[in-house]
Amino acid sequence: MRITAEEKEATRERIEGAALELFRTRGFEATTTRDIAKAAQIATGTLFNYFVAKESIVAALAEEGLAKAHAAAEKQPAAETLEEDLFALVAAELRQIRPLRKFITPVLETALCPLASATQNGEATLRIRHLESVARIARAHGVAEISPIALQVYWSLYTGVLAYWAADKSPKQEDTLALLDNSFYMFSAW
Amino acid sequence: MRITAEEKEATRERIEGAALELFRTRGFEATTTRDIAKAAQIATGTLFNYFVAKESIVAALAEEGLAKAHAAAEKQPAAETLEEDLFALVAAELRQIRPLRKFITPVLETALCPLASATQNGEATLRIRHLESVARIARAHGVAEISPIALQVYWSLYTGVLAYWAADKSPKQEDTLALLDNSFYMFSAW
DNA sequence: TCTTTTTTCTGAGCACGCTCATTTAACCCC
DNA sequence: GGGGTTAAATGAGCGTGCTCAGAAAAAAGA
Repeated sequence: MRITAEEKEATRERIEGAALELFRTRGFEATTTRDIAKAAQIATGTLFNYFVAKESIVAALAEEGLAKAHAAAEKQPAAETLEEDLFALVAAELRQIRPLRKFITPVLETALCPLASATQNGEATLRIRHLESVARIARAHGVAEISPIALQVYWSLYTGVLAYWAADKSPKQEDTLALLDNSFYMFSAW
Repeated sequence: MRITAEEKEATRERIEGAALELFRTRGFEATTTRDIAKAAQIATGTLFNYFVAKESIVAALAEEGLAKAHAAAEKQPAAETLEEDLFALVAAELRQIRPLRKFITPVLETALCPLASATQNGEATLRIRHLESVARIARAHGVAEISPIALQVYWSLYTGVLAYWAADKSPKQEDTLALLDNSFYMFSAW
């Protein structure tokens, strides 16, 4: 049973689409992997040929959104200050992954928080990708390199913003933007 | 079947003791609730009369250690600067919960990170307790009140430190202390 | 002492995420 | 076309955290 790359990609997208729809309507916990598989017209086992775990589906959706935000940020000309560009980067990220807000917590827990320092199991892509964008922006502002410890402090602030955002109850999550603003202002002033 | 408060407390402690031992030797994931129940000489169902979830056992252990640290900090005379006292508080916390370091991640995920803002389900005790201690220390340094947003920024830094600590590979977690130092220095300078 | 009430304990059982032996089917070679 | 090889799909089944109807036992009432 040899299957073309296009067919595999199509299946993958069917899974992601079905999962997104179910997560949105029923929530992450209430959606079973059996539900997703049925909606994507595959067997339960097949689902795990495409994604190693239920959370990985959300992670994949997030990664796609974040990649868009990073690409957009790369094309943008540099602003006046470093923190302005960092703010714009994260704001763009949040805009892109907005549909996932309600059920992104499991991803935050596994992919972002615990990888405090190292690459762990190779699933640190979200962290690495983001920090690459940050480093690029910093270079554009004449900052050659950020010390590991400063990066770690940045990471605390960034994950704090994401965690807050995921639970933000203000109408258009404007509280998150205020937190983001304060966090990055403090960071750049340092 | 009415049971004295002492007996219930004894059972609770037997569970906590058994769980701590098993988590330490086998790890959190590899220890089943059946294992814990058996080691504590109760039925599986009874375990959940005492703790609503497996993670809650770790949370209870952590809460006890943190309470000790807070009590100790309260007795301590105020140091020169605010950040010194905050540093001392968190350092004392980490010392107290050190035995839990290897398997505390599930608690960080549920009890600390997601409760970005509000009380959620009443399980925000860890957050509230810590911030109470912080507020007390701040008052001792003449800071009457910390704005909600500053508190949230503080919380980002604090949880960042804990997450880093849980995965810190440096011999005596001295990297965590460096991160803590930098985080709080930046925060107070702000 | 014997019911009745109340509280706690119990473990079979459920639903879930995930696995893995088996089946299915595309491709290759003759 | 037919046999062989290999990649992918399948779904019964496993182990887990947790539940809940019923049993057990202590206290209260008579």
